[in-house]
Amino acid sequence: MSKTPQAIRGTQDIFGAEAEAFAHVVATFERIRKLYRFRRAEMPVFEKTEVFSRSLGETTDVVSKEMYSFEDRGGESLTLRPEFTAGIARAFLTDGWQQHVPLKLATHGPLFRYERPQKGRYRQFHQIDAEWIGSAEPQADVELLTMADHLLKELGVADGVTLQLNTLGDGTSREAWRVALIEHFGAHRLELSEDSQERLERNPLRILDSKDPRDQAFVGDAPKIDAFLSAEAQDFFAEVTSGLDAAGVSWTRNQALVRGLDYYRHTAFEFVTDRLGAQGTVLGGGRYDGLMESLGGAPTPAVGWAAGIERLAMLVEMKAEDSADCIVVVEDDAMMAPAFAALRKIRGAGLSADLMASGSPRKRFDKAVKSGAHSILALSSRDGAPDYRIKADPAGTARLETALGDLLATRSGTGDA
RNA sequence: GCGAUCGUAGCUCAGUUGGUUAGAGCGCCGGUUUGUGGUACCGGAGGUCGGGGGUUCAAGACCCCUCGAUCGCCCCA
Repeated sequence: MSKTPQAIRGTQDIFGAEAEAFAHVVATFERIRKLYRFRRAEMPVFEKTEVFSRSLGETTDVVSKEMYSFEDRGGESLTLRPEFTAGIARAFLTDGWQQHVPLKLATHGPLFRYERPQKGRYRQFHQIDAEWIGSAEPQADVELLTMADHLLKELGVADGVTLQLNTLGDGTSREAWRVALIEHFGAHRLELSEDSQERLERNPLRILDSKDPRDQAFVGDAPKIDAFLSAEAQDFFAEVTSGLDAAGVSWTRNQALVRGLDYYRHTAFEFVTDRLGAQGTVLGGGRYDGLMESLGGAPTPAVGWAAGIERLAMLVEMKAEDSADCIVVVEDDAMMAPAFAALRKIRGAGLSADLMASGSPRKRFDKAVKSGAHSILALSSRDGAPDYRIKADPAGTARLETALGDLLATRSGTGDA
């Protein structure tokens, strides 16, 4: 006997009530996405590595140390998708989806990131995703955020979740702000945390949401993006916020909210909860007007968001799996054939049904009762003649008898559920 | 990549300062009781104590390494 191989670190096998919660999140997303007229898309789970390295930015953590990359047999570097947006952008460019612009897309599936697993964070994880490509208007941002808000409310997880909103301005606003931040924090370089001294080089915006008290001393009087916004960028953000107010979506401004990936411009947002430990972000996204160009396409404005299915599933009220509408108990193995016939009829009538026909015949009925089945059909023999009994409430008994028709004629008793 | 805690039957766990054949509950299998039924009782299967090395007369307990889990940091959904 050889040893059983272990599952890969950071992967999960989802089962039972957890799997039901997972499926519930996906089903709810599918329903809402149709309400908002987003079209389904499916992309490959792996792409040429450059799809991600060019669009996310070489210096981002995702690209520099978290990608699952490998060479295929032809020696080409491929990568398991760490996010959806880059792959969607590639498909948009290579498949001629420009003709559908403005294009509203929805997808969901597995993503891969080589990270240390912890609560609500896995190496293979799953997201739902919505993108609106080819619309430069703030109405796209408003609609997308309204849909996200709607989804969270439908899932019943909106309590304790707040929408934090910020703008990063257009390209020139963002760059001017970035320079000012480097200047501001650079003046205190040695007083910053080691992490932030590093951030100063790689991603100075990130210092703003540092948790280190040494950094927070300088965050308060750091330059604000508002001071660098062009008139157009200010107008854009104002239209987004007034649109949200009109749609009844509540939000709070968070000037320290930035995005980790290079392609974001203008609107940035996160729906945040305090119920998931260190993994507070439940849904996040923003506008990425610069992305298509980085992949060699024509400038194409776009907005999108993604949400972790595992994180949402953890917030959803755990629902137990449904118990069977009916369990058919075979108390005498001679009754196996009629049991199969009865099951087919019961299921044909739209009732979920299970068969209980193994183990000690005397204990089968008890096991059916214990399972919480709504009704039980017991098949046995009495003095050599077939016999059946139903245990259910009157309505359940009637439903069962209708389903069975004249299949079973001889019965000796009923009982209340 | 860094830190902390943890890893004993299918599941939840107990196992005293290292000391005989490693336990319980639940679940599973079989039987008895009950007999129209979610009861009670009896019995059974199932563990290389995550893996490897070391200390010791003796290790599930102590030390080292390794794998994994959990919770943080970094980063992110």
